[in-house]
Amino acid sequence: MGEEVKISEFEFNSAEDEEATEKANTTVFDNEDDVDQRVLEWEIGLPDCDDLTPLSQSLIPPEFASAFSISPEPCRKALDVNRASYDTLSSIRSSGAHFSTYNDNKNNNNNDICSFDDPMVVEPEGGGSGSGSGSEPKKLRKTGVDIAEEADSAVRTTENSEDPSAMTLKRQRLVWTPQLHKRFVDVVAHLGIKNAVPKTIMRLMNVEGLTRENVASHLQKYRIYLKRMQGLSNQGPSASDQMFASTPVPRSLPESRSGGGGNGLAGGSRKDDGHVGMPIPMPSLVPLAMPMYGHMAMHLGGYHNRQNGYEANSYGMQPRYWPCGNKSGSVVSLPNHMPPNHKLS
DNA sequence: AACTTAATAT
DNA sequence: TATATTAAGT
Repeated sequence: MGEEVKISEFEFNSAEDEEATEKANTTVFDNEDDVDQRVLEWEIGLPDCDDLTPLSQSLIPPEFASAFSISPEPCRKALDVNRASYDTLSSIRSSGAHFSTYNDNKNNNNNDICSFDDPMVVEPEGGGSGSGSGSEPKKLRKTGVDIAEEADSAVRTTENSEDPSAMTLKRQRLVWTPQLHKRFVDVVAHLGIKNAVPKTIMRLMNVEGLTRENVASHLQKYRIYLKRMQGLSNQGPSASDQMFASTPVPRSLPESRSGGGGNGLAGGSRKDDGHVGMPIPMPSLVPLAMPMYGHMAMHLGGYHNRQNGYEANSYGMQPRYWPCGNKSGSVVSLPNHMPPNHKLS
């Protein structure tokens, strides 16, 4: 159906060919409109109703069902799906079990585009901070607009006064899974460190529900890590930063970022999003062809990779980095289905 | 308004 | 401990 939409347009070329890489870098992220345009094209390429198995249709052929003594599935409707998601959520919560859907088919390095899934979120612990069902307290004095808009636009997309799953995931603590972190690093690398600012990173990561604050916080830590690594140029990363250590580190650091506030890059030049001043030369930075994420939204329920209509979603890989091992607070995979960024502002 | 950093809170 | 939030500066 959408096969006319050429994926190659979105792709970054292999770092072997630096010219091509540079060209790609300059062409792919000309400006925000360009990104939006590509998202639009991506959306056009989404399967339409004809491509999707209707909820009313059983996934298991009747012969199979009877051969394996599988009781016939009841007819599902959208509401059932939502409720199932909600139930899953609840049971995970009450059991306190960790639940993760990693999909890292052992090729951790080959940055294949299929290996993303599931930004996870942790329920805030303790009853303290205005949790419960109606938690909307502090917000007021904040810049409010940004955060609320970003987070909410993702949620509200499917929320129509019902959809319990959307209600359940208010503001929860984001878990930076290796996959999510990798996407982060990829984006930072491609932006070049100069341009890698929270908002831009957030947009290019294209992860629904991810806020600028999420990114800023992570970026802050990431920079500290990079700085440390630069200082100790020779030795490997310490055991404490497994997460960061698991990803290639861009060589160049922001020039003379010697403390103090931001460099002058802040407000003024937000147009030149993706323009990387220098081509990214190091294969280690972006080892292979790196399709950027414009055509693939990651959202809180897993992300859809639309080549072949195959949705990558495998379960069972352990979180090996940043094991988020604390018992307090369950890790959940958010169940609601959201259309990929409809509105990239 | 967005960014950075440090400090602090959860 | 990892992440969020706040504060104060650019």
